[in-house]
Amino acid sequence: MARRSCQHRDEDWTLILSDTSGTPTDSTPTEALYFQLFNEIGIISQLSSSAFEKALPHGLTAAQFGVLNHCVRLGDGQTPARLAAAFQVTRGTMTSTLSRLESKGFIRTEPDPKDGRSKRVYLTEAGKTAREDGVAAAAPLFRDVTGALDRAQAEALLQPLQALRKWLDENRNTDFDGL
Amino acid sequence: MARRSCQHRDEDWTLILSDTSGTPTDSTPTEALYFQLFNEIGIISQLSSSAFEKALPHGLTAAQFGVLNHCVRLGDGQTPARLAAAFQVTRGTMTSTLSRLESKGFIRTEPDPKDGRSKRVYLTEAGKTAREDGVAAAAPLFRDVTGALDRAQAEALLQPLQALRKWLDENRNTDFDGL
DNA sequence: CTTGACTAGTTTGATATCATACAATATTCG
DNA sequence: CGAATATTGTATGATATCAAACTAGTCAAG
Repeated sequence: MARRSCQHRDEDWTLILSDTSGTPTDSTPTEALYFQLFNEIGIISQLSSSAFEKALPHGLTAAQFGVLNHCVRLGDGQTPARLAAAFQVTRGTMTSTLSRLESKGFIRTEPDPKDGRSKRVYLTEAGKTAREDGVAAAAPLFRDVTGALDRAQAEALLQPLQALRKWLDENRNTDFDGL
Repeated sequence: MARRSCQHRDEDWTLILSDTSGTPTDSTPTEALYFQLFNEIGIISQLSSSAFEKALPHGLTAAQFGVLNHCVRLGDGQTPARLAAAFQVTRGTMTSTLSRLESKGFIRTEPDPKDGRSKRVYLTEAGKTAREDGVAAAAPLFRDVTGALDRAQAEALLQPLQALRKWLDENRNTDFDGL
């Protein structure tokens, strides 16, 4: 009973497996629990990134801002492959995001002098400014969230979520190369 | 991010705001904490739905499976608008997902006799079977996750995440809350 | 009844994302 | 050296998703 926004939320996952077999076993409620957990996570992801993108200036998407921010924080001159690995998206996805950032004049690329296959990605001045603007626009959102979850609760959540993320990351079908 | 999901992972959010102001205040680390929290959530959402879709048969996507599952659990004959609300996607998104399900022969639609604007969505036999197959294919994934997070940990995570989701859901149309 | 406002569903145009396939360059090894 | 293999970036075709514009049906006031 909610309204719009993003993906598939809906408490349904809760019971996805609850009605599969006539004979409830030990594993059935466990599966339902994890379905529900991943469903909540999916909903939160959708709602938060949706709100984030609405706040971002210059028509920046979360993916685009992420790249700008990464370049500011960890430095210019990385290759698309490295960026794709950092964000854990395919290289094709990164190609697309970088091309949009380049269209907007927020990055520029140069061929890698040491490797004929590679490029290097550099921020432009406009890109640095856009990133600053994005940070300023997003900050209030995160401050408000404190109303839903205080610092202590957020910190308590972080540890197990990181463990879960790490596990998922290591156990995925090594489709694209790590790093 | 989801993807499927979609998003940007990378521990960057951790420090997104850490280097914004020259004078660190109390709020700065708090913002960074929440950035990191939402980042982890985004990553998990992406990785889990990606793994889920890889396991699903019949070329079903998570969105498509969700609709089939919803119809099995909560009953046939709902309108697209109701489904869109249940999954919290736009009606346009639901139109798209339903049309694909209809192409695959998993649902059929009929005009609503009481309201000339509406349709009713019904599962076909093939749709019911596909949903069963999907449940069977997905179940092992969720059992495996136990290795990363045991039942007790998952349950402990669920409560605060539900609270966070609820807060985000309630505060999303207010103009400056978003997150 | 006619008008105005609201709802249902669709369409279009953008993005992100994935999988797959491909060309060009690098690397490894027999 | 030269062939097999690996990696880089790109292109293509699907899907999901949103926002916004649009058509059509419903409903409440006058």
